[in-house]
Amino acid sequence: MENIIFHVDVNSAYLSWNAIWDLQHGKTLDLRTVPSIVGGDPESRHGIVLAKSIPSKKYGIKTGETLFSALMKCPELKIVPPRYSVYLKASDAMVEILREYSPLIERYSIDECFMDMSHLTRESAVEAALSLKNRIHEELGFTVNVGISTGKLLAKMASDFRKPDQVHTLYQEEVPKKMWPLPVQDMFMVGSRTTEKLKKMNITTIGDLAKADPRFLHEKFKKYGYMISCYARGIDSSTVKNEGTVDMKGMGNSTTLPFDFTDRISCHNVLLSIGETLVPRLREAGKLVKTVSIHIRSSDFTSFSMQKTLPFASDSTSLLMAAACELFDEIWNEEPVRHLGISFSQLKEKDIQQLSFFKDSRAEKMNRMDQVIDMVRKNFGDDSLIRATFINSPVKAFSGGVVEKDYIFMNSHL
DNA sequence: TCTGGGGTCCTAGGACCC
DNA sequence: TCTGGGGTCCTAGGACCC
Repeated sequence: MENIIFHVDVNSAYLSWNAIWDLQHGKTLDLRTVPSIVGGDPESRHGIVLAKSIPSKKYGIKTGETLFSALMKCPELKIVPPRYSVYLKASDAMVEILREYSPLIERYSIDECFMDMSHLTRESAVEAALSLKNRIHEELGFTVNVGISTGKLLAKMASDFRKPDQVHTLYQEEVPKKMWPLPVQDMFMVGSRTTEKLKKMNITTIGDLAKADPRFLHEKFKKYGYMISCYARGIDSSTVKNEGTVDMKGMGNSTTLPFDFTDRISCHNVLLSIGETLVPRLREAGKLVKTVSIHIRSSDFTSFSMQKTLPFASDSTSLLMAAACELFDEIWNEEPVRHLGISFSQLKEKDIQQLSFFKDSRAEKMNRMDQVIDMVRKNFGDDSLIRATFINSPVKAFSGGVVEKDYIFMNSHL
């Protein structure tokens, strides 16, 4: 029996979810029917297009471009801010429906899932896909594309065909006809850099890539070259991984500053504010960190990073933030700073830590303090307890991560 | 291309060990 | 002081994804 895999992809996810939320809260305009985008706040230099409606595609608006540029293309463009907590709820509601069709579901991102549907035949698979697509539309109000194949890669490529609200198949024997004529940049894992390099080798379609000598591609792109060669021929052996079986390799937060910072202390404060959202996330996940790294982007857009491996794994806010600030002092070249980030890697499980760590009474006290702070903030809100350094400071006490508190009210079925 | 934020994996070079 | 090879870990940067 062959495997049957679905890839479910929400059409213009952020935009559709914003549109539904608006409709449920008394607005009469459906954002999906007009040129509209979900975008950041240009005032704080977060102004790029995160998602676009189908009508806005006609103006050539692309995800990732600046709001300024998008407005040049379409002056009447409607711009709405992201509502991350709404997206999380919408995503959960969709997965609940998907679970009625299969116990084996992999959430690939907030708006994409793989489903193992191997209990079905090819014919009944299409029926099931139509059924779940229509149920999501009727019960939740947004549309999805469903891609069907015998593996994840081809299912994902299939869901990317004509949109919205479609079911497509892409079985191995359909690859030459349905996938090979597409431009090579439509291939999963072929981004802009690789597209440019491939163009110089006269490879412009996925078919060209499939027909190129895998040894040649390996020579040029190493392991990655061999991988995209396989992908172009429809070869991929990955399996659907159930939730909870994938462990987190690292976590990080970063933020673009509202203006370029030129002094050390303000940068340290930004790092602290990032830590105030990042380290509690780490503790929530029950992990300890071995390696701390920081990332700096200068006003001229060049970036630097530096990492350091601690002598022991930790989840203490003050200890990890001290490490981040030290790294900053070591790497910063006095250039104006546009963007700052911290990330943690080499995560360890908390329950297998060295018990001797707690024999250090200072460490134990700091650990207890972190726990109390987490608890107070959880019960009384993040702003109930902030670092003294942020009082009367232009730097926000918390940076990065998903800001949920503005959107705690969600009624109806989403 | 005046370009957000959260992730993953790969590579190449160096340190250090046997 | 120079010469090897293999293994592991660390580090900085770069590619890709959503």
